[in-house]
Amino acid sequence: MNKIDLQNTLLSKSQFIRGLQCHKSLYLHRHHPELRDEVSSAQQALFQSGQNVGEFARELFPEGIIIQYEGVPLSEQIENTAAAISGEVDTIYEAAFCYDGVFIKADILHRGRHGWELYEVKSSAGVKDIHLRDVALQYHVLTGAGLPVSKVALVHINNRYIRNGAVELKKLFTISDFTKTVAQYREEIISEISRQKQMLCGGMPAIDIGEHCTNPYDCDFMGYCWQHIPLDSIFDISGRFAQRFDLYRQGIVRLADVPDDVLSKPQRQQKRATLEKRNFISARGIKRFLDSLHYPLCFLDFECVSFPIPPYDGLRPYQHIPYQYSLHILERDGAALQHFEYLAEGTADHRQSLLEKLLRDIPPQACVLAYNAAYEIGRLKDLAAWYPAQSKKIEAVISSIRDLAEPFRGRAVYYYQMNGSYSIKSVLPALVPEMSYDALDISDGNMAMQAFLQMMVSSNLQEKQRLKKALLDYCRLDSLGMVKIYETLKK
DNA sequence: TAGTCAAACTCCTCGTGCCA
DNA sequence: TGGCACGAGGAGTTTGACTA
Repeated sequence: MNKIDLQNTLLSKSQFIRGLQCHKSLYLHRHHPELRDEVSSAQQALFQSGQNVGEFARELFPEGIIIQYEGVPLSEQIENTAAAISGEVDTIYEAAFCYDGVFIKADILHRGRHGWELYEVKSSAGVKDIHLRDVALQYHVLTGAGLPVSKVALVHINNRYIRNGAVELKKLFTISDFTKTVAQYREEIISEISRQKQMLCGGMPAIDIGEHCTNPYDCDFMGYCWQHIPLDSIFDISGRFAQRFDLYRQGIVRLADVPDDVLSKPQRQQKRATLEKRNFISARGIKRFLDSLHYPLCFLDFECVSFPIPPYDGLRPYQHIPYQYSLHILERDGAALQHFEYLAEGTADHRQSLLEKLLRDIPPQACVLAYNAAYEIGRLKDLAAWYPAQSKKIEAVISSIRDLAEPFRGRAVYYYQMNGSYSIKSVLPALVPEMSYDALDISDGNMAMQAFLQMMVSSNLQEKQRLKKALLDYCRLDSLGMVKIYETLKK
C-alpha cells in the first residue's frame, strides 16, 4: 500500500481495529512506527497463510476482477473500484472504498439480486467478536460511500470438513450472514471513529498496560509499553492468575511483593525458587516415574505441518500432518545410543512412508518416551485413522508411550531457571545447560514448519540442503535433549 | 492457527450442625 | 421437624500451557 496515500487517509481498517483494542497502540502505530516490536518469521508465516485462504475463497465467486493495490495509490484503487461497480462486473476482489475518513478493502464484493453482498474472509475456524466489528466498519464505509449493500457475511473455515478428492469449497467454507447484526453496531462504530480521529490529533493517550495488551491480539508495542516491568515480576507467574492486573494497579509489580495467599501451590513454589535461586527435587517423585519405564527406551519427537486448506484426502483443515521424526533408542543401561530419523521431501503425500519407517524403527516391546506425549499420541491416532491396516501396530506403540514431561508438570522437579514453564525449551537448558537451541537455525516448531514449507517449494538445491540440515539438526536436538533429561533424572 | 491435557475455577448437591 | 448456613466433594467448564 502506498505510504504517502496512507498518511493522507485518516484511518485504515486495520488501524481502526488496532484502535478498538487500545488507542495508545493506534497512536504509536501512526506516529512512532519505529517502536514496533519485531515481527517473528513464524508470525509472518501465519499472516501469509491467512492471505492464501482469502485468495482461495475467491473461488466461491469466480470470474471476478481484482482491484490491484501493489504500488497503486489509494485514490486510484477507489477510482478503479467505482469503475468496476458501474460496469458489467458482478464480483470484485479487494474493492477499495473511503468514507468518513476511513479506508477499507472488501475481500469479496458480489452483485446480488437485491444489492451488493459483502463477504469478509477469515482464516479462523469460527466467528469472533472482533470479526463482527470488522464487518460492521466495512458496512458503515460501503453504505456511507453510497453502495447499496444487501448482505454482510463472514466466510471462515469449517474445520469439520474432511477432504475427499478435489476440495469442495462450499463444504470447506462456512458463510455466516451478519446483515442484521452489523446494524446494531452502527452507533458504536460511528462514535469510535470520531474518538479515534480526535485522539490522533492530540498527544499520546495515557493508557497503562492491561488485559487489552493481549486481547484480542498481542499488541505490536508491548516491548515499548512494558519496559518499566522489572525482571521477576507478577507477570512472570505462570498459570491462572486472574488478580495479576488488580495487583499491578495496587502498585504490586515485583514477584517478591506478591502475597502468598493469592498464589496456587505451584505458583508459590515458582516464587520461592525464583527469589531464593533454588531448585526443588522430589527423589520419590522421580523414582516413581523412572520405575514405570523399561528398556529398550525410545525417545520420539514428531514435527508436523498444518494447512487451512487440507492438501490431501482424509485431512481436515489445520489437522497436523507429521513430516519428520527423530528417534533415539537406548537398548539397555550403558548401551550405545542409536539414532533413526525421517524427513519428507517433495510435495507428495509422505504420511504412509513416514509411518512405515517409524513402525520398522521402533523395536517390539519398547517403552516410548515423548515430551508432552499427548501431542505424539494425537498424531499416532491420526495415522491409525488414515491407515487402519496399521492401526493395531500403532495402538501398541501408543499404549507403550510415557510422558517425559510428567515429573516437571507435576513439579517433582522444578529448577528456578524454568520460570514456571515445563516445556522442553525451558527444562532442557535448565537441566543440561550445555544443550541449547540458541545455536540452531531453527529453534521452535513454528520455525521448523516454515523451513519445511520453504524446503518443499525451493528450486535452489543449495538452499534445500541447508534447510534439510537445519530441520534434521533441530528435530535431533529435541529427541537427544529428552535422552539427556532422562539421564539427568536418573542421576 | 488448531487440538489436547491438566489445573484451576465454578457450580451444584449433599451432609452436618445449629437454632427456633 | 423445618429452615438456614456452611463446608466438603464431585461434576462440569474454563483457562493456560503445551505441541506443531
